Amino acid sequence: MQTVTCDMDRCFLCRNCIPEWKQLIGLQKNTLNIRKGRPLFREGEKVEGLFFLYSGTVKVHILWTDEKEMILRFARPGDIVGYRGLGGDVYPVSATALEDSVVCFVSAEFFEATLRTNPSLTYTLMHLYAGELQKTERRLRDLVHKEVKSRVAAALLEISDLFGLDKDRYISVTLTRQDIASYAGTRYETVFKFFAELERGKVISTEGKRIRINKPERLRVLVG
Amino acid sequence: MQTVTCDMDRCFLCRNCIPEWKQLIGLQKNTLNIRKGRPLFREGEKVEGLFFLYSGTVKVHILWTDEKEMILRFARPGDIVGYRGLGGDVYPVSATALEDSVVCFVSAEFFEATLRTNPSLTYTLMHLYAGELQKTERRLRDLVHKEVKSRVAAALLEISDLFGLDKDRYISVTLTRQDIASYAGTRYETVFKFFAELERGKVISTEGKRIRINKPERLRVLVG
DNA sequence: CGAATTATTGAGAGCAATCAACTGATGTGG
DNA sequence: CCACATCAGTTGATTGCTCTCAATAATTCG
Repeated sequence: MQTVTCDMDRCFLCRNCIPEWKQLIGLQKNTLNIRKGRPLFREGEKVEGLFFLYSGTVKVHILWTDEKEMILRFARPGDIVGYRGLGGDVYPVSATALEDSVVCFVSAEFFEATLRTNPSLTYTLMHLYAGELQKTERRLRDLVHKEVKSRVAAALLEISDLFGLDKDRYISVTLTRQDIASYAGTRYETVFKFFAELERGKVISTEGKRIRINKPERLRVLVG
Repeated sequence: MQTVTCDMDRCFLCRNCIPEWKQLIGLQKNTLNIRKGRPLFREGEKVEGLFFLYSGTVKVHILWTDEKEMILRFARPGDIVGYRGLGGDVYPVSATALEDSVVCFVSAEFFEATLRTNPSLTYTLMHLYAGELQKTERRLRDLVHKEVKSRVAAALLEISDLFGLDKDRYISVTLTRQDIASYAGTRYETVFKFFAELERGKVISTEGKRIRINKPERLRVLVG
């Protein structure tokens, strides 16, 4: 099974990229600009295809009612969004741009056809699903056993791992407290109060790391 | 991509079975008898391979501490257990027999080799992961938004869908209240009290179905 | 038959959601 | 330029759900 490393800084399919595949994506030229706050697709809509994120940030979320949602994951440049829809007729989740984003759209038919002729891609995608499944199962456990503060703290650390820190050690992404709450499985006010505690200097230790908040919307993570 | 329907009542890989694959499994002849309560593998152990369940019931669970666990899913005859370990070095979850079970063990190396020569199998397995991911994401959402009673009720209905009902309309599996609690993400006592409510005739409506409990350990589900 | 384990039930504590009030910022019309 | 309205952000008080703990009852097992 061929697996070729490539020279891209970040490439699709978890850095296990396949040259032909990248080329095919390139040929598509279905580049779309998605405005901040706009959906890529919504839960229940007919599956059209997948989106390869070139720039921006996207949240994948699942609805409960209006006003109530759960964020399942965040996607950053190099990630694929919409693959959960494969094999089904409607998307089981929604995806919304958190910042102005550029994506490459690939139709489901084209993607399926590529899978058929490229077993290596199928294999890579299988591992992508397997990895997501493991992460989701761990979150399931944490949701049951950890209390809210720990979950918010863990969410912040996960987010800092995902997006990285800028030169001032701030998390390189702008999220609302509501987004963080939806990701940690809690309420806006609870996140707010926890942040206030952190600002007051009450340092919480989580997995050997310490978190401190500096400004609203900009989070600094200090590794202690 | 070949997908052949087969004459087995229930076959592996979600009924999308592949004849050569079944034959290979058959050639393995690594049939093992697992006693009730015994583990097939434990979280953190080195990945040896997968288990194809011929008979019995198995729970896949993830540990928090001793005494505290979360049941991720139940496996019945025809299901595969241990595939979460693929691609990693240690199992991210544990699997334990809930009844005396018969399994066919397939080593990871053998399985990986089969994947390489059988793209159709890889494709099927990919969909298996995708389906599990969707289910797990829904559970994640329910855990956040539904309250305990609803979760227990939903768990019972899921279990009845999975194992089916016998001629007396009892769920065709024996689970302890602790197992149901671990699956619904709650405590033994909470499940106990909810069951007591149901027995007292307080009928709870969930998704158009009604649940009534008759005897400890034996659950009757009445579709209303 | 007695001990040990498991089931049952009630009372209480604690945590987080909910609700509502307050604050300050921004905008709008006079 | 000010008075007022509006809205998001902030905070405290309250409620209610679920876990926890403990005490008693029942059952199993040697």
